[in-house]
Amino acid sequence: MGREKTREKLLTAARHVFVEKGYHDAKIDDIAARAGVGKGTFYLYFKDKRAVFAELVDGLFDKLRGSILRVDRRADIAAQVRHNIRAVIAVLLAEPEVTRILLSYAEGLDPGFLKKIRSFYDGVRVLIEVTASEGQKMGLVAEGDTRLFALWTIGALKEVFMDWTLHGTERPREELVDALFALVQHGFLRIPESITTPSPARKRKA
Amino acid sequence: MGREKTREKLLTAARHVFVEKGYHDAKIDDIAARAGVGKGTFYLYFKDKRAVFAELVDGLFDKLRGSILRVDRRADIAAQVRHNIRAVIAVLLAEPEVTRILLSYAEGLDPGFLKKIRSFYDGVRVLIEVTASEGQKMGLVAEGDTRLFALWTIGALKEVFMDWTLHGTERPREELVDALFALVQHGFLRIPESITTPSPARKRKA
Amino acid sequence: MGREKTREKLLTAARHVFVEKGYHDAKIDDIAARAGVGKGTFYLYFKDKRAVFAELVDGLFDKLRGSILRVDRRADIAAQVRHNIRAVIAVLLAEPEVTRILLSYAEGLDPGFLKKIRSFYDGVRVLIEVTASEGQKMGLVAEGDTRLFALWTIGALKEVFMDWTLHGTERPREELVDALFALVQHGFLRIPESITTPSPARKRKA
Amino acid sequence: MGREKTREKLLTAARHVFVEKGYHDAKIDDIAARAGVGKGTFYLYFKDKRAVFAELVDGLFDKLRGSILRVDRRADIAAQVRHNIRAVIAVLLAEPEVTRILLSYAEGLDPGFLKKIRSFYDGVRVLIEVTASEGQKMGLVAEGDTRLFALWTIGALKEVFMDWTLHGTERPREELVDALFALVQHGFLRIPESITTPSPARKRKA
DNA sequence: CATGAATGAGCCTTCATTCAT
DNA sequence: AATGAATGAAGGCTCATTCAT
Repeated sequence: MGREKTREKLLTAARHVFVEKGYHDAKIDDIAARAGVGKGTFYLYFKDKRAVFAELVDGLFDKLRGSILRVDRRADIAAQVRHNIRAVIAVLLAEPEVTRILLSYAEGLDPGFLKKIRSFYDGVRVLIEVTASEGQKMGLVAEGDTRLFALWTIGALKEVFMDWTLHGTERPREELVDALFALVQHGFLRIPESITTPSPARKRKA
Repeated sequence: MGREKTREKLLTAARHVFVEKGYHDAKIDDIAARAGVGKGTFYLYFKDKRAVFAELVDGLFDKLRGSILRVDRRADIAAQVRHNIRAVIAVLLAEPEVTRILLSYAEGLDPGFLKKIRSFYDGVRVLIEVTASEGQKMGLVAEGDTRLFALWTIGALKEVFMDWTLHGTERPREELVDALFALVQHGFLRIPESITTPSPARKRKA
Repeated sequence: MGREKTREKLLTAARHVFVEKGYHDAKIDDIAARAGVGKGTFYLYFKDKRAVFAELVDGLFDKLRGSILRVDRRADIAAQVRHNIRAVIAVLLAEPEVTRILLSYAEGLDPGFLKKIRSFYDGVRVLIEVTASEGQKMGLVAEGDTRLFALWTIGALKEVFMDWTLHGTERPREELVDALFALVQHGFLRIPESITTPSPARKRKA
Repeated sequence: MGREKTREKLLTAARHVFVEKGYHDAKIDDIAARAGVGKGTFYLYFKDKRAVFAELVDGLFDKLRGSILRVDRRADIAAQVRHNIRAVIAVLLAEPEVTRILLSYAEGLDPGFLKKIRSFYDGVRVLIEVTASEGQKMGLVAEGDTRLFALWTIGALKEVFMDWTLHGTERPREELVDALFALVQHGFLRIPESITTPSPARKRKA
């Protein structure tokens, strides 16, 4: 049938099943059935349930990493931050199912796998921390614990994103970008008014 | 042996086992053994596995609800906000194991159970939203989407708390309170400097 | 139902099923069903299929070892040899099912388990070798390679025993003893006629 | 590729795989891979897994049958017996892997297949019995149960051969022939010293 | 009240065999 | 002829839950 095609079908099926039933309640049977192949076929492409899941998450990991651009201090900071937020959102929304799982992967669910997810978040956190530190030296980021800034951002991103996908998906995506940018801006960005791209959404104090 | 005492022992045992192994890997056997009772005894006190878990979470729910005081507009707002944060932290830290599970309970883990957790968070969110709305009318809270403010707060609280318990637990608890208060304050509180309890941590440029 | 009793029932059932279907075709279901218990019950008593089988074989091993008496050079040699043969036969016939499996356990069947069986036979062989060596010093055993003598004995014992249990089981057991004694006697024993217990069966040369 | 050649490659591959992993753990995949052909190709040449195995064993059967010469009473008996032993050994050593499996094929491994093996051994046994009976009439074989003589021979042959191939394969092959001839000679042959080919190994006290 | 032996539905995984290409 | 992707029956094992004592 085409090796790659079957693999793709299984991957897609797994994505849906994991979201619908959750990792633990997802049966290999469900995935195979949804992919329209026999149960045994699954094992031709993946070692086990963990493996498909890992592949799904890894894919998102990679895309996320790839989507984030290092902020260039000489150009419009706000625009770049907004761009990064927009890029991240785009990646996450492109694979909402995996994102849902990734964003809400539970403590104590699967100790072995949890480590990988934690290391991802650690990576993201450190990336934000470093960026914030640089920003502090340039006076673009408020003084304070950069780890905290990073945690705020990640936590809020998770929560807002989950809320967004759980309810009203009909709102324009840019609103989501605005919401997250607003947090960052209010929380710790100190961008000189002059070079800030005016936020089309809400403005502080006015 | 004392009906209540056995029940308590089972609850405590369950708490530990759930934390150590995670909900899915926790066996009734483990819980009963740790409680020092027979496996059958477990079922004399709890309908099933989900029931113990639910009870543990419910307990935390209730304590959390009970710990949050409605903000009184006539008194020191900042102090009250700080107090609420401190109270929430206190409850969460009193049962860090259950908290970890609760804060990170995953999508799709147990569809039925998830609903309960979501409704809890919805409750918290609405509570914050309402409070924020009132604050906006009094000029104490920045203009903007209060739902967003609530989501920020919840998300950041989760993330910071998880980070806190995962790493360096030796730092003074007040630091955690400060960190969260800082977010709220920077994020959307607009408390006149004059009546703000001075944050020992960082201050906005003002 | 009585812990020991169930265990015994399972052991007996396993013995029969293993003989009827062979190790590989014996299903846990078969064993449990034959024992009149649920499938899960099996796993309360045995780690896995290998474990029951091992227990069955170990039991026979031990009984065999226990049945063989060291030959006392001062007493009637032939009588003692006959006694040992008779004792071994008795043990083997007491558990014909396990014996059948043990005697014919195949090369290349289960590499891990094979080692244990081989070591058993090695033990038996060495035991015979040592005894034969002593016999040689006393002039009771023919000169020659004692390892060979041992191998003859074991090989012939296996073959004759298998034949015996496969066909005509109605013949008196003493005949089997005679047959094996005859081999040993013809093969390498050199017992002075004077102290030989006359074999009731066949005699050399006549 | 040459029909026969592929078949031969599969047969050889099967021989090796069966020996390395044992019949049950040998996968068709392994055999095909080792033969350097696709899995499907296997089924173009053999009906199923059992068929290859059967063919391997059958081949050995045939060669064995072909190697045994009817003893001619008028010529040197001992020489002929030795010749037969030597011929059998030669065949067995030519395919030691299959031999190991054949010699130790277990009860209950594969009921259908077992029958074939048993009938082979029965054939061999009867052949020996008949020959021995004739020998008895000529005074060349000791009185006694010829079936027993045959069983001894077969059993000892198996055991000695297995031991030989398992340990020290570096010894000269003639030693193995000697060892087995010694058993036959000691066990039941009554060849007048004058016409006995002198055994280079051990001699009965006579 | 307490116990723990018994249960069996359920799921993962393997692998001989088929068949479209 | 050759291939190897696809299949699905089959079986080992787990564990929440029940119930006789």
